Amino acid sequence: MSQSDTVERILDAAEVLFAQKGFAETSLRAITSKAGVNLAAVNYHFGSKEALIQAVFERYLTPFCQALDAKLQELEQAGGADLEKLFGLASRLALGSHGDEARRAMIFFRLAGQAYSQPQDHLRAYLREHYGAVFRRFLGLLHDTVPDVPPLELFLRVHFCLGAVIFTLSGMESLRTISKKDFNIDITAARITQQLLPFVVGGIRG
Amino acid sequence: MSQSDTVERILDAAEVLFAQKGFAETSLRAITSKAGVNLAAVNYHFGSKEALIQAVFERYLTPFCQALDAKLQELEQAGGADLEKLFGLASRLALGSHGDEARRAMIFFRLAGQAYSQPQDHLRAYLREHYGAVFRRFLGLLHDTVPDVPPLELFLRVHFCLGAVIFTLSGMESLRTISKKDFNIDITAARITQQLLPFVVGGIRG
DNA sequence: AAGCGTTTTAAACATACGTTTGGCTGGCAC
DNA sequence: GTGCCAGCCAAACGTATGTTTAAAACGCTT
Repeated sequence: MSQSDTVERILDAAEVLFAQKGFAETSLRAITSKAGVNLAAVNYHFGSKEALIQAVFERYLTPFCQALDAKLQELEQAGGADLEKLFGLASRLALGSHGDEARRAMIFFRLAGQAYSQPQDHLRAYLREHYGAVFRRFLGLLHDTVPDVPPLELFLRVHFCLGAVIFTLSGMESLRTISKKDFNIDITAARITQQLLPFVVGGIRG
Repeated sequence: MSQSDTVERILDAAEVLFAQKGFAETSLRAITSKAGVNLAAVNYHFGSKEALIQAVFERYLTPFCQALDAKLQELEQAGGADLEKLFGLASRLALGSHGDEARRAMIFFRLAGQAYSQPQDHLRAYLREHYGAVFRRFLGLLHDTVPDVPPLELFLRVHFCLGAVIFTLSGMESLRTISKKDFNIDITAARITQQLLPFVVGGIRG
């Protein structure tokens, strides 16, 4: 057929390595080696390393945003939802239901963290262009739940939450290490994310 | 003389460039060129690029942490403080009083964001070792203001706040761009950080 | 089985990087 | 003035990177 699973193998390897080491620190040789494909395959199938980075995000984000958008449209037609429902939905959709999904979600949040702190301008522009609509729909529904908060302020607060979530999930490993060292408590990743939801809800309310 | 200002010039240039482009993406050639010094000066004065990264953090963090620690000790002897005072103090100390300090603080928060999302393990270990004590002192005072919150939970919430702050301040530029584009409001950086404080306080309370 | 477009491969290419080298410079002690 | 040594400099070194090339292998149609 027209395409083997080479493309998927590359994306799988790149996703993990980018999350572990960052974009610049991950070489195409490391990716292709882990994927078990030839070095030239990346440039053949994707065109460039930059395009590969975008492809990694696209493969993860497109299904997620489609699912989220569908759910949000349902809520819109149902006449809205409350704060907990809204963030609970986003959280469930982002973190998944079973362990495998959660692990992949964590990988992706590490990626998101890198995308934000590193100056991947092309990526930021790409994300904004492709997934801005879903974000605005979410913001609209959110506004109905706290109508007393001005839109711009609400936008900022959502951004604050995003920061807390991305920062937390992308640094999960060291958080657990510190918890064990300083508090002698073997906390699970699930428990940490669980603590995140009320924090976020409270923060939005202000 | 025993030392010209070469060291400071390198640190100044490195600080800005690392914040703009990230550690891996910033070459020593770019740094020395911007600083107007010879390429070999970095390895001569600092030993390696890694050591330069640490030095950049140290120059900023050591005075800040000393000042913070002193203020915290004062508060301890005064019998504690409330939540707003505590975070207000940290905020004032971190963001400075006048515009120049605020600008430099923003640069540093971008650095902090990079340090967290990129796998600079040596840096994380270094920061933890050198500045962990101040952080624990802050956590102790904080605990007295919300004694009903268990220590580990409090630690997590502080970490959430840290995420919101770093994420926000390191992405300040794009935040202002979005604000102008989507809301047609020309928001200042000061106003954004101002919104941050109540969010943080509310989040800690839960 | 022959032909053809697609995919894979090994090898090379050009470039950029961090680091090291060996010599030059200038000011201070004697 | 002489010797000295920290600081500076241009140049080179070895290596790793993203990308390109040209040929080989493959799979499908005819």
